[in-house]
Amino acid sequence: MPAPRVRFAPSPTGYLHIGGARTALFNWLFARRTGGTFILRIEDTDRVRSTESSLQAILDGMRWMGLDWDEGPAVTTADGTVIGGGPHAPYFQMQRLGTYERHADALIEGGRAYRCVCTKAELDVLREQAKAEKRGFKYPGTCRDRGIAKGTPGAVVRFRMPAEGATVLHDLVKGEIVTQHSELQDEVIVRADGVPLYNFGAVVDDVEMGITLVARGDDHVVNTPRQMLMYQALNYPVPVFAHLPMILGADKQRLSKRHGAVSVLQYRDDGYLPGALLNYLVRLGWSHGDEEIFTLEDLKSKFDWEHVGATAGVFNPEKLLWLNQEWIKRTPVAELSALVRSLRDLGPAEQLDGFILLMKERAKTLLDFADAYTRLIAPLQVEYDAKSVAKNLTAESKPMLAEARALLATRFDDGTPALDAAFRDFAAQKGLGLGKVLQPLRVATTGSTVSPPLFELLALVGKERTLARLDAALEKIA
RNA sequence: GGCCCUAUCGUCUAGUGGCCUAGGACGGAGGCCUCUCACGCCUCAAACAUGGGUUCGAAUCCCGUUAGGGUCACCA
Repeated sequence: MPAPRVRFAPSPTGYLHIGGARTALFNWLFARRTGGTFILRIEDTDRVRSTESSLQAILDGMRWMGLDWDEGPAVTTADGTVIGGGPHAPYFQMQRLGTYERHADALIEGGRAYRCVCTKAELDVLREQAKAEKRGFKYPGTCRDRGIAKGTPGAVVRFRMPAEGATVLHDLVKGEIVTQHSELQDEVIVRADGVPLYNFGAVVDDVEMGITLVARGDDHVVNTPRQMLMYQALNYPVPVFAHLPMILGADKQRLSKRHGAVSVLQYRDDGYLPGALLNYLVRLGWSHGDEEIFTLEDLKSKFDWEHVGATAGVFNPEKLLWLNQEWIKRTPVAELSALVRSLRDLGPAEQLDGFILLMKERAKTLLDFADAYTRLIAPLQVEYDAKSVAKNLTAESKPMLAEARALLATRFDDGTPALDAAFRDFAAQKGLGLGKVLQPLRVATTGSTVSPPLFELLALVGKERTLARLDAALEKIA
């Protein structure tokens, strides 16, 4: 059995969204699992909606997620290596028009397709009529046997669908789906200007590129029998199909912009780790017993089609956020630090690594690190939260804080454990619980009642700043 | 509307005829730990859409109903 060849074939008409990313992921996983080839093909035949910026967004999104392609558009990565290219270049459909023409001509030659000069306007009238009479519309076959010659102005190419029989699809996730040929109609496969339509372009390229398995969204199931007929007409073995269920919003409607972030790159900008997003996406519709956390490396050996579910899944941002936190906990500080710096300009931020270590179990996104650093470490003077101040920086606590300042001033450089011990003694002497001492101190030095462990945090802030903040707080109480 | 797909806790799912008084995870509630927060740990609430079959036995197989979704282009 030849090595599998699979493809992800987006059209550059928008950003790479969550659904597309999952389709790409499952294809990539299958290729990596089986030692097959993962091909990226750009289906840019919708010239009105295709844009260069969409293409860039798709390429960037793929690379951010770490889904590298073995064949496809050539891209030079940051370290100078080139990914993509390949024996079937170009991987852009608009650059492959000659190929579609050749196959269309062969189909016409063999009687499997024909040229047609019916105009869209004429057909639309019939379509309207049918609709008014509540009938289904099918192309009446006006040009079917007219033998219209190549080069006839305005002639499109239609595929001749068989009138009888049925096509059976054995889908890897949906099971057996039977389609009666009577449901099909002679559809246009090539426009008058030589640009192919989706069903034909995809099939021709799959044939040319030797695709063995097609995994795509299940909104394509109805296209599949028609495409199967075309593979057969082209004398190519029909690939195996796997139709992945849709991803829905909380309202069970297909995921779209109004459900919030659906662009993969938006998640990058919002401080998500690519591994976490991928982890979430793979678990949405696939399972491996009770396991929840998967790396791409795990998946290379664990992914299978058997456990891909057949039901549409609701996108759950909360679970993604939880996974992101889990991934952050598992990512080395140095890596997190570099990512945070790539997201936000924090200046020299000498204490960033130490701060990330402190915050690692507290951050849900990378932006949490940046925001907290900007609030807790960077400024000379902190912003005071009114409620926290009202409760903790009282005239009553002022004398205690003044003493605490003195203690801090003398013992600061002894290190965190010593400081901690000193304050425990201090609290005990005063007959106070540790919290009664540390909460006012926390508010005085950080501005709020919530922070990472205080002495470890203040060690990063530094003695001078800590005391300055404390002095400012003391003054505030006056 | 025609054709097609789907149906287990709010959500993602385990389950492939007996292991199911249905398991895990997110989220929720309560508790423990604790200088606050977070982490961690413990406990709780929460589901087989519905009606018929088949079978000694059904969440699992079949049919109907209902509900969701997909698709009916010279878009992809």
